[in-house]
Amino acid sequence: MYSQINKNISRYVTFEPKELEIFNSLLEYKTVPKKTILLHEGEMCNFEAFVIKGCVRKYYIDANGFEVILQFAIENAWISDISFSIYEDKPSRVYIETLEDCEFFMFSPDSKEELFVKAPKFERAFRILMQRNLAVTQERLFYTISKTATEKYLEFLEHYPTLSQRVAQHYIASYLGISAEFLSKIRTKIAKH
Amino acid sequence: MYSQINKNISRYVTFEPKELEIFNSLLEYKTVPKKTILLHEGEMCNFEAFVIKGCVRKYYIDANGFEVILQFAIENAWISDISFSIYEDKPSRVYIETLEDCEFFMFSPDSKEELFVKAPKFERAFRILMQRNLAVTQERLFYTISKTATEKYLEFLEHYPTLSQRVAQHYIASYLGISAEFLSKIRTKIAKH
DNA sequence: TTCATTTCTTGTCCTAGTTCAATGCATGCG
DNA sequence: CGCATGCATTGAACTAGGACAAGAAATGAA
Repeated sequence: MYSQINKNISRYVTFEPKELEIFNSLLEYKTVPKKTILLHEGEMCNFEAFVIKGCVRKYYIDANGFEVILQFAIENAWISDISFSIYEDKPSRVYIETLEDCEFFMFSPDSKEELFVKAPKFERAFRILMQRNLAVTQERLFYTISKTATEKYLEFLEHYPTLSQRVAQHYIASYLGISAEFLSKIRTKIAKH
Repeated sequence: MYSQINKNISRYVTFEPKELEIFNSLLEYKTVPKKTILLHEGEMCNFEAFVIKGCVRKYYIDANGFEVILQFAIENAWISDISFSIYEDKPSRVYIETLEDCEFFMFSPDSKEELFVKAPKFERAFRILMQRNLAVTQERLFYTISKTATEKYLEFLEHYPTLSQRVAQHYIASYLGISAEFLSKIRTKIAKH
């Protein structure tokens, strides 16, 4: 049950079995049905969720009421609005919603503090996780600015090969920053080579 | 001399004078003339630089040879390509260049390791710095996707009030992801109310 | 001070992507 | 099973912003 998450957290730092045990004891297993909103705008985000199974999206709602998807998380990914709310006591501006029935390990800020006290090496692992997250976001910003819609879509397919089968097209359009109609046009053009 | 950087690093974690002394002893002071490239694409980024004075830009070059500015750093900001190169041994895809004569404190990966051993509380401070960085990048991604060029420019002016006086317009255009010509048109339109 | 180089502005034409609307297609639910 | 709601597709008209070109203004080096 814990093998997935232990593998994930050990990717850049090696832990003793004992340390992993402490880590695992601080996680809360949770199943959530699809279309459940885990975090509303204006709430404090008091969790980091590791996706064991399922698919989640994180999104903003812009001034005109349009959703902009910032992140999809599938198996073995973390999702949270860690960036602001946990450490700054600012309410979140994002929503987090399950798109499929999900299984999570939920990790609370308190548990995280406890973990860092009991096994300080985890501080490092979580810092590196954060760095990778930053790198990915930065890369996405670059793509958003400098690539055409078609290029972005092809890149998306390559990067998330399973996701285009699992989530609705208009979510992918929202992630790419284009209209659902235009994505549809791109797809028909690609299909005809 | 160290007051600026100590204030910066103490923003979310409180340190003993002794700890700050260790930190300061590991920094290297450096002055760099304007238009100097600190990091070329393909190199390893082996520093994190704290800007004491001056202005720096970090940018990608896209497939068509266009520069896309990811970040400006002015006084009291950190700049690095920390996200990839330091921890993954991957060469950097970005350039970092001074736009004005600059004073820095340079912080190397080795010094950072040494610091974390001698004063582990810094691990936490640097993790939080990273989180803020992620939050800012995420916010920018949202703006890039969901706002018009005019809105982005006005937001930029509000957020970096001094920067529009200090750097060339076409750099700002590149940061906003629009052409320099179009920014000029936006500016004349704004000027006429 | 002068000349050269870079930066900014303005105009014209062009295109990638949007908006709106209509239609057919799934799929989930009573 | 039938119906309703959401989803994808397509087309037509529109627009934000880009590309190119040429001139004006600013900066800087000698």
